[in-house]
Amino acid sequence: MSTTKPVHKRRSEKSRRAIYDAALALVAEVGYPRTTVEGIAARAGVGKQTIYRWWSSKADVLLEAFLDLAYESGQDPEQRQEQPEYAIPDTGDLAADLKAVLRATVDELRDPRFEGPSRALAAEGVVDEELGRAVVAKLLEPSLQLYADRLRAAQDAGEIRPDLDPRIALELFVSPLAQRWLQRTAPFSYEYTDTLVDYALHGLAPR
Amino acid sequence: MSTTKPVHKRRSEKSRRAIYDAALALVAEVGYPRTTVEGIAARAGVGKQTIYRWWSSKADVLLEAFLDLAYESGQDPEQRQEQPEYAIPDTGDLAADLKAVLRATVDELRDPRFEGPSRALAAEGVVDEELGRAVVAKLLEPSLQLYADRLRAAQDAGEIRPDLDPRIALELFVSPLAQRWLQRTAPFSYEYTDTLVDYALHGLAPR
DNA sequence: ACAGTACGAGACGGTTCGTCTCGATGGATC
DNA sequence: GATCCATCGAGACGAACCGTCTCGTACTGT
Repeated sequence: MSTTKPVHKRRSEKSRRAIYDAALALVAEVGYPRTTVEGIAARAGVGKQTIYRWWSSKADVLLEAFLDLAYESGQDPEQRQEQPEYAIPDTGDLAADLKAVLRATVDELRDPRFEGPSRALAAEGVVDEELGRAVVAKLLEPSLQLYADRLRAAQDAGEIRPDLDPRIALELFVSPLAQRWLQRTAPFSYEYTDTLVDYALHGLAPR
Repeated sequence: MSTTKPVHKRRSEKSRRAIYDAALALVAEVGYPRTTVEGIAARAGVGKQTIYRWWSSKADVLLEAFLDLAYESGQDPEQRQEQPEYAIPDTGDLAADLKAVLRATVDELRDPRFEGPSRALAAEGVVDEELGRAVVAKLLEPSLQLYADRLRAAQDAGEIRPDLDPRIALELFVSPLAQRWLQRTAPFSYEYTDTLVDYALHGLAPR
């Protein structure tokens, strides 16, 4: 956990939580574009200055609120990273393990509590480079590392080719799923993720 | 071309062009979030009502302006689709053809004239489903179909497995590139796109 | 020549922005 | 327990944009 709370001792924990709750609720109810700082403040029963004092933008508030939500839900990627029980399972069958995790990801991305904020943060990150790097580093990167770890183990077990770069290899199935979700290029389903794993593992060329 | 111009005969072509130019220039200069309808109107020397009369939103204006830019540049995906000379080349060497096209895509995504508007439209589409579907249908889809066509030809030539769905197979190399660009998860380069093609064609598993 | 519509310009009320200023509150220190 | 002082809730403030509306003008097709 290291040092996560030495900030300011006079800071009101109650207000912080109320702001997180209000931000997430508003994004879920009226969508990100119609969520305003004023609205968050009013709903949280807080002065606007209290928000501007601790966060730099609407997106910044939402990023922290979402990280908090993920942490509370025990779904925080960073938590997974630090607590080995959240690593991708290794049953010895790489294909089955990947399919299971990707199916779980499909479920998670469909969870209405996560969908709104996730889309908002991803969208803002596409245009705002600084926020984008923060979103990738804090939300995406830890999860990606779990895939890299699992692929590394698969290399040791001879399940995939030893000369591959795991950080690139994982993109063959993670990125298509991400794009279908972000851009809605096509529906994503269990069947789809299973197919992706098969295609990625065995390649497009005849063998 | 079919019916693309019967709209309203009294519509001012000069204003339409001025609005496109102003929108693209402002997005390039101050970024999408700080680009306003008022700003576009002022820069184009046009009344606000003229914009609201023909378009429903800032994003809508930018989408049409960008499509126009792409068309003018002879880079319009729809144009490629209709004019066979823009199809993905088929030299009989699938890997080489894909690598060449992906390298060209890297160049295109780095073109400063395209980067700002592309990011803005992609970002808006992530959050606004209606616009997202329009962006995918008008900008992305035509290009994707070219990949599908090339993969279909590769199947006929025995270069890739006949049981694959080309629409899914193409995602193995297109989506990773898209994600690196959209989310900046890692730098994208010629070396990277070449690697993607190799990984996708030959798969991750040993053979 | 005429009629009608889109045009440029900008006024309008409404919303949200980010800053600033109140007096109140409530931990930290002695 | 008294004192201190940063943070607190509240909201006033001017600025920026929103989307609508209303002018008088200019163009376009008949």
